[in-house]
Order: sequence, then C-alpha cells, then structure tokens
Amino acid sequence: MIKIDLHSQAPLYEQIKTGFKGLVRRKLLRPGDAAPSIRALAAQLTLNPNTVARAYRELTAEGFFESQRGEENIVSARAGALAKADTENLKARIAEAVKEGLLNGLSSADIEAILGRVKKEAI
Amino acid sequence: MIKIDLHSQAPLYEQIKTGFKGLVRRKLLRPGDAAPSIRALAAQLTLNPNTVARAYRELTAEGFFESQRGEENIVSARAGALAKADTENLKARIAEAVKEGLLNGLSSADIEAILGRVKKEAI
Amino acid sequence: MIKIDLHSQAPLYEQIKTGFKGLVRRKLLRPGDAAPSIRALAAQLTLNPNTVARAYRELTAEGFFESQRGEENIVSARAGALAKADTENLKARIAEAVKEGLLNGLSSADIEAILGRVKKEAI
Amino acid sequence: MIKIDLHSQAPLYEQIKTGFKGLVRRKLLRPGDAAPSIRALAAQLTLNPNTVARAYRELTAEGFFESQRGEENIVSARAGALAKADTENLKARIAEAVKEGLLNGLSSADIEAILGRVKKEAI
DNA sequence: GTGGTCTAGACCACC
DNA sequence: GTGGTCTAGACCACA
Repeated sequence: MIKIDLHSQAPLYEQIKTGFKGLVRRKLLRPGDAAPSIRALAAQLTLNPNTVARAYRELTAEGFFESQRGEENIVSARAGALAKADTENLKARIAEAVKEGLLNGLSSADIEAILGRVKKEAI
Repeated sequence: MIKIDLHSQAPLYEQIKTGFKGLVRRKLLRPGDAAPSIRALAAQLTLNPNTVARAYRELTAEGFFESQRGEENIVSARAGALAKADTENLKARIAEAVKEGLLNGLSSADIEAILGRVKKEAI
Repeated sequence: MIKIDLHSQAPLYEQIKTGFKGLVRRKLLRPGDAAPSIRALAAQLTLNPNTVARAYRELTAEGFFESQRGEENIVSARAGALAKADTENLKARIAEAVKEGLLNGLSSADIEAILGRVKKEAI
Repeated sequence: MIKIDLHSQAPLYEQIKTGFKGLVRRKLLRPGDAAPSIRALAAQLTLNPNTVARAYRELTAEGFFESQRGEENIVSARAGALAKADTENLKARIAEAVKEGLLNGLSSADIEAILGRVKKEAI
C-alpha cells in the first residue's frame, strides 16, 4: 500500500511515516486497524527491518500507533488528527521549493508547467 | 545580494550556489564581474567560511568561476549557460515535493492554493 | 486474589508468579491448595491464556506447583521456601530503582517522601 | 561523567538519556554547554556509536539538545525544565517497585533496610 | 571533524 | 509469531 522512492532525498523511514499518514488521510487505513508487521512490510518494500522499525517506533512515540507489549501496531484514535497535521509539512515543503524557485528566477508559468507534468505522471 | 535560509532543508553551500546562478539569471551579475571574497561573503551571511569555500570550489570546478585575475573569483563567460541549466535543478526539486504531496493525499486545489500564497509573499 | 498492573514495566507473567508467591507469603494460599485453572485465571484477569500458561509452566519448573491430582496445579510443600526466596527479587528491584534515583540526583528526602506516599496509598 | 550499568534492565540508550538529565539537574552541565561527540562518548563508555546516537537523537527530538546541521549538540535552554520533569519518571519507577514490594508482603522495615544499604553503597 | 542514514544480523522479551 | 535492543560497519552530508 505504501510507495517508497529510493532516489528521493527524503529518508526512507520518513517516507514510511508520511506513507502511513497518507493512508489515514485517504481513509485506506482507519483507527483500530493493524499495521503490517515490521518484518512483513520490510520484506514487501525490500528494506531492512530496522528501517521500518525506526518508522514504527517514531509513529508510536508520536501517538499514531498504539502498541502494547510486543503486540500488533494499531492505528490510534488520534491518528486522524496527526495525519492532518502532517499535511502542513507536505505543504510547507512544496512552498519552500516553490519559493526558492521564484526567488531564483523561475516564472509562474514555469511552475505551472511543472505542476501539469507531475499531475499527468501521477495518474 | 544572496539570501540564505538557515532553516531550509537545502544545504547552505547549495543555497549559495543557486544564489549565484540566480544573480546571473537575473542579470545582477555578469561575466567578467568579480564575486565577493570568501571571507567577505561569509562575514556578510554570518556563515562558516568553509561553507562558502565549498560553494566557490564547486562553482569553480563547474566552470562558473574563473580565478584568473589575482585571487579573485571571476564570473566566466559560460556562467550564463550554467545558470540556465541550473534551472532544471530548481524545477526538479519542486517536482519532487509536488509529487510527494500528490502521492500522499494532497489535492490539486491544495497545491494551487500554496502557489497563490507563495506568489503573494514573494512580491 | 492476584492483582495485575497492565501499565507496570514488569512482565505480566512475572507479576503472576510473584502474585502467587505473595499469596503464599501472606498465608492466603497454602501447600496442598489448588491454583485456579489457566483458563479461569486468564478469564478473571482478562489476560491471554498463553501468558498465564507461561507463569504456571515456570512455577511448575521451579517446583512451586505440582500437577499430581489430575490436571490441577497444586501448591507444593516447597512453595513456602520458594516464596521466601522470591523476596530477594522484590528487594533487588527496589534497590535498583533507588540506586538509579540516587545516581541521577534524587535526594534521600525525595526517596523518603515516595515511601511515605506509597505506604499511605497501600493501606 | 555518565555512568552506565550494563546489567541494569533499563536500555543503555535510556540510561544515557537519564544520565544527561541528571547532569543538568546536578548543574554539572548547563544550557549552552556542548555534549561530547557521539563517537567520543561511545568510545568512553565502550558502547556502539549507534546506541549513543539513538540517545542523542531522542534528546534532540525532545528539545533537550539543539543541534544545527551536523554541528555539536548543545544543551538547550529548555533542558532544565525537561530534566526536572524527568525526575518524576525516576520517582515513579521507585514508587512502582516499592508498591509491588508492599503488595507482595514486604514490610516497611525491609524497605528501610534496602534504602540504608543502597545509600551506603552509593557513597 | 561532526551527526544522519541504512544495512546486516544477533539476541531477547513478550504473547 | 510479534516488537525492542544492541552491535558492527559502510556511506553520506555538512561545517
């Protein structure tokens, strides 16, 4: 369900974290649902279990997951709010990149062109 | 002349490099002009001279600077072309951020809203 | 009869084990008495039967239980001695916590205060 | 400056974290001071650098350290408050151990005896 | 030099 | 089976 871009400059564990928050935002994962096991997700994404474990640990620390004594990781009731708050991070990152572009001579048209292209690819 | 954002996730030396390329794109710096000395720029931006030195070193390696006159760093004749090519980096960074947003549940409207906001701020 | 604290950092099966030993120390359970069945205790404490089973298995291995009469778990004649020896575990755990506190800046007065408070609560 | 007990049941990275908070509580480390580098502390404690790195990462996430772009880890202005709050954890752990002891048949005298012994050792 | 990320693999505790 | 901890060592980014 989660997609990882090995060539992105964002760390893999961060991509996993935003991936889960995205699943909640898109209602593909709901409070009470169980996340896949660390080993299972690591195998599916062909990542090292430690990398997935770090993402899960931080999600648990934030209150996104609730894990009791080595049981499954359950999406918490607060996950929705946390996922929503995370949206701001995504937006801020876009804003930062756009701002940098505008400051350095890119035109609005350039940026609109990028948007169009990415949207097509994303389909 | 160059603006640095200490809180950006872009490395400082990269910001310096794109800063110079932006100055050339905006014709505020032209081939034959001398860049400020490493120490002067570091002092002005309150950065570690090593950081500025790294940017200058890479700009020289790329052929953007020539150090012919004494020890000064002179903007080369090829700088214009290099600056133009650099635009692709800026575009790629925007594209990556937008792609990440779309993959994780942001809508096109969200992204348009960001654009509008940033444009206003940039005025 | 046994109290479990789900939020304690002590493992559940350990709490069950010390619980039984405490019952013997307080003479609420005597050699020859039968312990509740695994299923019954698990249901009463709302724990996973596997967790209770592990506690019973270890108690049996230690010689605290004997399963002679049918399938029942009978408190053995040696249980009293084992219960007494277990006291050392409790003491060691307290000692470790206190030591950690003293090493990290807690004063004797702080610790006395905790003692007073806990004693009151325990009444 | 920090002492680690390899045989404690507390994880090493947690001991490092409480160690730093203890140093702040005891005024041996003050806001603005730099913590030793990850590699240096790891070498001194003969631990793996990753273990120390984890402690530092979490301290930074909590706002106890402030680290800028791969520079030194500086004790933040908020560190005092965080260290104080941590005291409650230490106290809670002691309280928990004492409570467990009382519930399972330890007498007040037993516990006082432990205190006396640990205090002597701690000198 | 610094910290950050990732992989690999071992071992433990818990359910 | 699950997650948690730790070690080892490589590589990168930054100042």
